[in-house]
Parts: sequence; structure tokens; C-alpha cells
Amino acid sequence: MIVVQAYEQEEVQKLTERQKDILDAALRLLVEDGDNLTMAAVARRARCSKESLYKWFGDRDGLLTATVRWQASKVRVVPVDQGRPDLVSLAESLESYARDWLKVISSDTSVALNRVAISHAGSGRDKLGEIVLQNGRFALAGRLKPVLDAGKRAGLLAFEDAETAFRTFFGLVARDVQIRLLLGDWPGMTEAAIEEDAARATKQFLALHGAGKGQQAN
Amino acid sequence: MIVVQAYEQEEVQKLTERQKDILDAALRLLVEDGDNLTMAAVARRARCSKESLYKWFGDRDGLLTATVRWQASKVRVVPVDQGRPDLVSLAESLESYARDWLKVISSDTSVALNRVAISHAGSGRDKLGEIVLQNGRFALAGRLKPVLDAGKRAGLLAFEDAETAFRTFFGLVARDVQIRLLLGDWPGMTEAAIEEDAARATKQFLALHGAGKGQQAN
DNA sequence: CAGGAACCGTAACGTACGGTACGGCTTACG
DNA sequence: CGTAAGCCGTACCGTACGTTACGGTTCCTG
Repeated sequence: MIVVQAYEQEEVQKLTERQKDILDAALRLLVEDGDNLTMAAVARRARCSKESLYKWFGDRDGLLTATVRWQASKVRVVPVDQGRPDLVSLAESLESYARDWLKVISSDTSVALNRVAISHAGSGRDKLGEIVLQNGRFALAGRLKPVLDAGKRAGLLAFEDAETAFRTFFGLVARDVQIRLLLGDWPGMTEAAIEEDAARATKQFLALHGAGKGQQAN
Repeated sequence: MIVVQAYEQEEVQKLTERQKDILDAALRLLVEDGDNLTMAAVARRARCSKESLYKWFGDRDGLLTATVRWQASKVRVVPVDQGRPDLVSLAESLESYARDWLKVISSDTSVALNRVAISHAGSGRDKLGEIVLQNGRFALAGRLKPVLDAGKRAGLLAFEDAETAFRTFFGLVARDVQIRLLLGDWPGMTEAAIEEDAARATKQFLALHGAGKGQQAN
């Protein structure tokens, strides 16, 4: 479901093990305490000196950015290999993407990271929002669109624009889950609920864009 | 599209005109500068003393909460009167809700308010998230469900659970718009795009839950 | 072992900001 | 006109935190 991958070789590769430990500590703190992430707290938790934090990451924003990048390099929706595009395997692929995506957005880490990125997007001083978006929603689109296109070529799907089709799928999967989680509500995303939601979203998407029946509605 | 209504009579009614001016100033500041809302800045902008701010709103959180409530009392999706539930008027109602909702979530004010509420949801010290959610997503559900139920009674819609049907509609309308706006991305929500999105979402929802054809997918 | 680099722990500094105090101005009222 | 209340402007205080500085320790290298 989740796979470890390098995000930007030239960026992440540079990190020493020690520094990765520190970013993990910052990540845990971010999840636990929200945006109350102080340099002192990170130093205490990671058992390093503040001086080292400043040497390695420049300033607080640098540490935050590095932390977000670090998490982005870890969490990645796995690409589903699209061998033979029959209807069953297509549906399985879609459902798998939906499941993974729901798992990601309902994870503590994702919620915490999105929260801090959104806070910072307000006073647009860094590009945390862009990073999160690139490694979240846009990465998902990048993985999913080839699947959609393959389905279209195989005559299984019907749509004009892959981007629009993707956004429909996105909406059917995520619905109000992410915004509710971000706002502190708990929409009960258990394993079972995720399974059910993924299946429902897939069925709905195929109902809208499946080529079998008379597909209507864009 | 947008209508002014009292949110909680016993809360909002108490505000003097002066205090409403101050909350408007705070709101404008919130939209412009993000969460950098300082008491001094509000006092300066509203041309009042900090002492008055503390007398009227208690502390910073109180001011923030009052500001969110104040905005919540102003923005409200208008209920569409559901006189005769034929298919055309049902579709019009749905499209109207979709349009209003897209306008709300893509407005500067909504983005700013959701950002501050999300920030605070991290270090859960107040209930801004709950307020925003109640007056946003749940208020919409409250307005829309009667329409859905009426459509179902009239044999125009088919669904098991109004809540689930609402969430499907919500997903089809909002898609990735809100999260992208919150993260600082600009998904180009012009008037025309909103119009188009609302029409598309309505068509898709009717394709899924309209009772005319064989309705599949939950 | 000598020398130095890297790093830890902690103290110290500067600033921003929440919160409070106070003097002066306007308005209401007897 | 005297008095009191409400409010503005501003100065002030305390604290939290980002940032810097420094002495002591570990560890690597020649």
C-alpha cells in the first residue's frame, strides 16, 4: 500500500542518518502537538542541540520544509501495474488507488502535515502547500491518469479529458473526509469504512464513465 | 445567492454596531494577512483600543471565535423552495446548491476562515473547526437533505441513505477545489467555471441517483 | 597520544505579542 | 457646570520562542 521512494534524489539523498532521525522526531512532534513545533522541543526530542538544528536546516522554516519533504519522500501511493486492461483488473486498480488514497488522507501524519502546510499557505512565506499538493493530489493524478487512459484505449472507459475524469474520481473517493478531518471532526474512517468507501467510489465512477452502458454526464 | 441570517439570536444579537464593525475589521485582516492576526493590528484597523477588545471579547481566542461566528451568521446558503418536485425543478435546485457552495468555498473569506480554523484544530484549544463545519458542510447537508428526500418521495431519486447521497453530491461538487485553495493553489474558479462545475456535478449526481434509468452503484 | 572537528547541553539575547494600566477626551445626565 | 462612565491612544510588563554563543564531551585522524 505504502512504498518508500526517493522524492528528489539530490535533496533527500544528502541527509545523513542522524538528520533523518531528527526529521522523524520533528514529524512525530508535529503529529502530537500540532503546529506548536518549537526548535527547543525538536532538539529535546531528537536529543540534539539547537545549534545543530540551525546548522543543518538554516532556520525554523527550513526545518519545517525539510520535514515535509522528508515525509513526502516516504509516503507514496503505489502504482498498480496495468498488465491486461480488462474490466475486472481496471476496477481492482481503481479500488486499490481509492483505498490507498483514503488511508493516506486519514492518517495522523497526513492530517498534521496538511494542517501546517495550510497554516503557512495563509502567510505565503514558503511553499509547503505546493510540496504537499505535488506529492499528494498531483502525484495521485500522475499515477492514475495512465490507468484511465489505458482503460479508455481498451474501450472500457469513456471520457473526454483525463484530468476531469480524475477529478471526478477524486471527489467520489474523498468526498468530505479530508476537510472534516482537517477541521478536527472524526468521520469514522476505520479499515472497514475505507474498504466500503473505495468500493462505492469505484462503482460510482464506473457507472459514470464505464463504456458498457450508455455513459452520460460528461 | 448569499443571505444574511441570524446564527444564534442570543449570541449575535448582543453585538453592538461598534462591535460588528470591529469583527468586520478583524475579518478583513484575517483575509489579508492570514493568521498573523494580532490584537494590536485589529485595534489599529478598527480604530479602537486594545482595552476595549479585551473588555468585549475576553481574549484573543474570544475575538477569533466571535469573528468566525460573525462571518457564519452572514454567509448562509439560501434554501431553495421545493414547491413541485418535478425533475426539472429538482435539477435546478441541485445545481443552485452546487453553485452557491462552490462560490462559498472559493471565496477569500471562506478560505481564510477555514485556514485559521484548521490551524487551531491542530492544537485543539477552541472549537473553531466545529463552528466552521456546523455552518458550512453540515448546514448545507441540513438544507439539501429535505430536497433529496422530496425527490425520493416523488420517485425522481433513488438512494438508501440521504446522508450517503448527500456526501456523494458533496464530493461531485467540491472535488479537489477546497483542499487546493486551502493549500494555496489556484484551481481557476471563475464564474464560468463554477457554472460549468455545478452543471456537471448535477448531471453526474442524477446519473447516479436519478430513478429514470436503472440506477446502479449504491 | 595530540589535535581538531562535530556535536551536545545550556545559558543568554532580542523581539513579537498577549495582556494590563493609565491619562486624556468625549458624551450623558443631574 | 460637575461628575461619572465609556472609550481611545499609548506605554508598559511578562512570557514564549527564534536565534546565537560558548564551554564541555565524544570521536575521528594522523
